[in-house]
Amino acid sequence: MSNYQEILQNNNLKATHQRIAILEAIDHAGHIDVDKLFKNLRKHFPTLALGTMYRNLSEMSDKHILLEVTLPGQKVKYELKKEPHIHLVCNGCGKIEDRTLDIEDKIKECEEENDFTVLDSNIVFTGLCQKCQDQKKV
Amino acid sequence: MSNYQEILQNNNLKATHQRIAILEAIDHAGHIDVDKLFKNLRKHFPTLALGTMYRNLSEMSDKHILLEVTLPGQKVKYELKKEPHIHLVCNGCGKIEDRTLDIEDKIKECEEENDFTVLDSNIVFTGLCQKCQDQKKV
DNA sequence: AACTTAAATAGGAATTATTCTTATTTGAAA
DNA sequence: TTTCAAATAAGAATAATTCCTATTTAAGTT
Repeated sequence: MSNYQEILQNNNLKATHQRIAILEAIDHAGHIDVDKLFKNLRKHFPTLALGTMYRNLSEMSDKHILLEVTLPGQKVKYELKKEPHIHLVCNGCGKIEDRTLDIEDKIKECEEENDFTVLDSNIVFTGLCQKCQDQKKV
Repeated sequence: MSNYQEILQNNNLKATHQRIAILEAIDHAGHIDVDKLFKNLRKHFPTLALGTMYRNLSEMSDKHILLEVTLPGQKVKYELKKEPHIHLVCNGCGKIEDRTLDIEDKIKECEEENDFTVLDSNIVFTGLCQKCQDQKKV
């Protein structure tokens, strides 16, 4: 039983070929938007309907199998929900990378100062990755 | 000379009635999406075209007069660019609040660990505001 | 205060994105 | 294998966004 099949069934979703293919493609891409995902999948799955994509992306996001990554001025991207992490987005090459950063202390601080219970966090740092820093120096 | 007029002219944009009205409405609302903004503005500005809205929101975001606030599963919202701040989003009432949180140390940590130059940060904490915490207790 | 003109707008068409509908297919439980 | 609720494909319908162009306007100049 594939990992994806298990994930789906644990969430009361039938493990259809379409869903598994979507999860595989997202996992492989890391972060990918609806269009690119659809084009990729269509190559090996010519009957896949766009409606099926939208429906499943939405359902699987609702069930927290997927995570929507929203960045200003960009299309929504999807990633597999894994360990909590932040996103580093390079202004140069556009790459999105997952990184861990311990922010428990900041969350606590924020909760105390604002009388707010933090249940989830979403952190994006934009800037320049190593490669793009180096290119600027040349 | 109104503040908005000045902001626009500093960015080489003509201070049109439309733009000033858009800025006023966003400032008043705090965070607002295209639809709500358009409906609000139309009341007092019946000829305003939707295309004008989109064009200006996009231009003013490009010029960093506005900031796009993107949250998963929600329409893009716009806010006036002011001091850096994080967003607290309540799962109960949906309200978005601006708060300051010093994360310089975390940014430095992240830069060193990942050889990444951070130029901007975007932090959203979702959870429960005071009101909605209290309601859950009752 | 009128003149000039590049920039901006209104209005609507065109395009793109997303959701909805329904007949057919399929995963998986019995 | 049979059964059937759930899911899909295909395409229509709707919603969101961009594009086009004739007209208007902000603001600099006389």
